[in-house]
Amino acid sequence: MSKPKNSLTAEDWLDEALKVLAKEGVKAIAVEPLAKRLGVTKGSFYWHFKNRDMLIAELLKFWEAIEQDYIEDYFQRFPDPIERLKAILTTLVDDDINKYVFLALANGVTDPTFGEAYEKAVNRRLQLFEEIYLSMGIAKSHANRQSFKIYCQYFGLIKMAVDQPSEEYTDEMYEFLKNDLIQSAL
Amino acid sequence: MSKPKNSLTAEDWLDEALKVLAKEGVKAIAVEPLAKRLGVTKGSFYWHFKNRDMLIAELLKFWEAIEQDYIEDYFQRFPDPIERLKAILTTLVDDDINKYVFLALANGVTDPTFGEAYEKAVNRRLQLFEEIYLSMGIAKSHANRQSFKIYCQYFGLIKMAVDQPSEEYTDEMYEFLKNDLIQSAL
Amino acid sequence: MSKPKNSLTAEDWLDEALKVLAKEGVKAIAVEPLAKRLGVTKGSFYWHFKNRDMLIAELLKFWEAIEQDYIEDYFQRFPDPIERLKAILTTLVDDDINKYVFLALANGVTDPTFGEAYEKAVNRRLQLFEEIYLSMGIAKSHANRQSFKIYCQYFGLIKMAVDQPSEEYTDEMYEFLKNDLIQSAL
Amino acid sequence: MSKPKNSLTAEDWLDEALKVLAKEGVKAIAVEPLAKRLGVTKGSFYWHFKNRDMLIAELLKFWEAIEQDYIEDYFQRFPDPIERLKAILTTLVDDDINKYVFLALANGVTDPTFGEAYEKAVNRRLQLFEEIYLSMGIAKSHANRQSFKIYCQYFGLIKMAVDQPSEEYTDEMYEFLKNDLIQSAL
DNA sequence: GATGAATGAGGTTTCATTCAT
DNA sequence: TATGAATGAAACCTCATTCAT
Repeated sequence: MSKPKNSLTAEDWLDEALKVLAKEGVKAIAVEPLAKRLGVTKGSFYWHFKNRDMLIAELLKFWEAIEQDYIEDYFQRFPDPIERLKAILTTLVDDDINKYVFLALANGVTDPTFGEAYEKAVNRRLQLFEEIYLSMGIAKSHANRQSFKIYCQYFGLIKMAVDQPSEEYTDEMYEFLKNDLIQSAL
Repeated sequence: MSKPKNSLTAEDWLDEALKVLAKEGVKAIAVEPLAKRLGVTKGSFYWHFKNRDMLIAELLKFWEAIEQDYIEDYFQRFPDPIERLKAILTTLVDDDINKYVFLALANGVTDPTFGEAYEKAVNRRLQLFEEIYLSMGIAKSHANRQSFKIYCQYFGLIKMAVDQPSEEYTDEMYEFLKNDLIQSAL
Repeated sequence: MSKPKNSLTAEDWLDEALKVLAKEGVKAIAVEPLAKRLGVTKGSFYWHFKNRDMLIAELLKFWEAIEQDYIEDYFQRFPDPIERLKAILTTLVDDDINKYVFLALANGVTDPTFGEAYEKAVNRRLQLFEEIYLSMGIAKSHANRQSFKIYCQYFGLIKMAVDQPSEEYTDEMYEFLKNDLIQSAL
Repeated sequence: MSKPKNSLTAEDWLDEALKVLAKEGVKAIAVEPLAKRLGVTKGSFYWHFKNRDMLIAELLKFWEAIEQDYIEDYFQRFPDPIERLKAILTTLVDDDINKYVFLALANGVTDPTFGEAYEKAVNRRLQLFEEIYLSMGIAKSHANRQSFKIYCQYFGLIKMAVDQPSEEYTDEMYEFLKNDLIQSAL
């Protein structure tokens, strides 16, 4: 019933941090700049988080929860594996937050905290693809290779989409490739 | 012809910096750590380079020259486009220095100094592939797309090779995919 | 007569602060750690005390009252000065709270807030000893010196007892010295 | 031959730190205030020491070396144990640096880094006294107790000398007690 | 060519204190 | 009585850079 007018919550910080992670990468997640963006002093950060590492830990949990949520959602909404694969690939390729955060983790892989989250995110994607192939009745070893191959294509694609968005490689190109990706997944 | 034993040259710094870039990434190219590796004080760095940016600029020129060299070499040694493609892909995927430095640039893309060099390196690879397709008589627009697709696969592959070298995705897997990559390029 | 279960009183804070002072010394009396121990937020501290200095001031008054109480008690219970001296020395050397708090003040003497309380505590002890000598009929100037000397021995002893409790200087040793101290006081 | 005019050396920092330790105690040894005292910026501290802990470590080594030096000196200059004891006690009681630094360590005993140095300093003194008694032909167990007792007196005396220098306990008093201390040591 | 020393900016963390609710 | 949130000072540390020698 009471509306805290100016006060920030831990989630406000996480939201902002996620934006920063997506836009400026791992090393940009710093207490002082974040505070500046939120219009408060750096000291107040420590009300919400024990320290920078804890912010990052919670941020990664936060993002994992988001990913897990939409994965579960897709499993419920698309019982057919092919339809599900299409939907998932579309999200992975088109959803900016997803793309940017995943690539930020990939770029920051040297940092051990992020490295672990990155590894998990990679495996989430690989398993997602593999499960679909398996549910289509494809043999384990083949499914494994096939999903790895698709993963590589997907990763190269989003990396290009994010790093060189203008250029001659227009949306048209991405459209073509995304379709090709989906096609080759069948 | 006589080399003063203890004195360092700018190239000594560049050599070391390239190693660091490959092994530890963009942010590890810092004046102090580099100086420590070379056994001198950081102050001496500034005799050779105006500042860190200039070191990086020269480092990237240095690396571009290396890349250019082996590309020209391949054009001479492999007149047949298919053979050339095979050879080039093999180098791009198997040569560690090449892989690591390129990925370091890709990871450091947020840093503007690296961004430009990264873009160039990407385009070098895209053009390399496209030229081959064109020389095989394939239509421009198709060659364009095809090379882009191959590039994406290639990038995803080396990223995985470097980030998750152990795991269940063993050398065997990479071998398979590299072959597949070459195959699909034909 | 009814005590609201969850609410804290100023005395609850003082009790806790005294424990902290004895166990961890002057600098450990910090608002946040104290609040954590009491299971409340530090903000609530300021309902009870104007600021940290006021807490400390009241804490020292609190402790002085305790000291004063047992001194008066001893005067009543031991009319004979020698018996009284023995009893007092025993308390000063054996009672942990007394020893620890007094040493905490002695260690924190640089802090002006504590400095005054420390000085008072020192003088309380010196006077205590002197009074006894005087009541034994010893001349003022001699009593003065004698009490000072005993004070020094006493102080060195409790300091060692607290700082290096294990070592080869065992309880046995302290027992010997305490007896010696009492003996030499006669 | 070259005289660095304005530049400071690591020893300059140690000298200053020792003064601060003596005058203001353990917690006053802070990088920024030290820098201010020396008229330089805090950043320059890190040229000389890896970090605050290293400064402290070197400071304690520095002081131990000083103590060791004069102890050895006294052993050479005073072959007679009684004369040596007198000389040593005089230094321990009269030399301000010695007194102040030792007490600073004693006050800062809660800090583990200082705690260790304090323990060593205590043991140095105890052994010094004991050796003298032993060399006077006194039995081990008695020498042990006697030195412990003298140590306690000594400690109490310098603590008073430093904490309450004015008061009614004048230099005269200290003189008396120092003599008494020496006397009772015989 | 290089060293020793310093600067200054930027970031992390702790803590006493304030204040609206 | 207390909480949740913020402030600001003070300390720690890193690093690119400068400069006299």
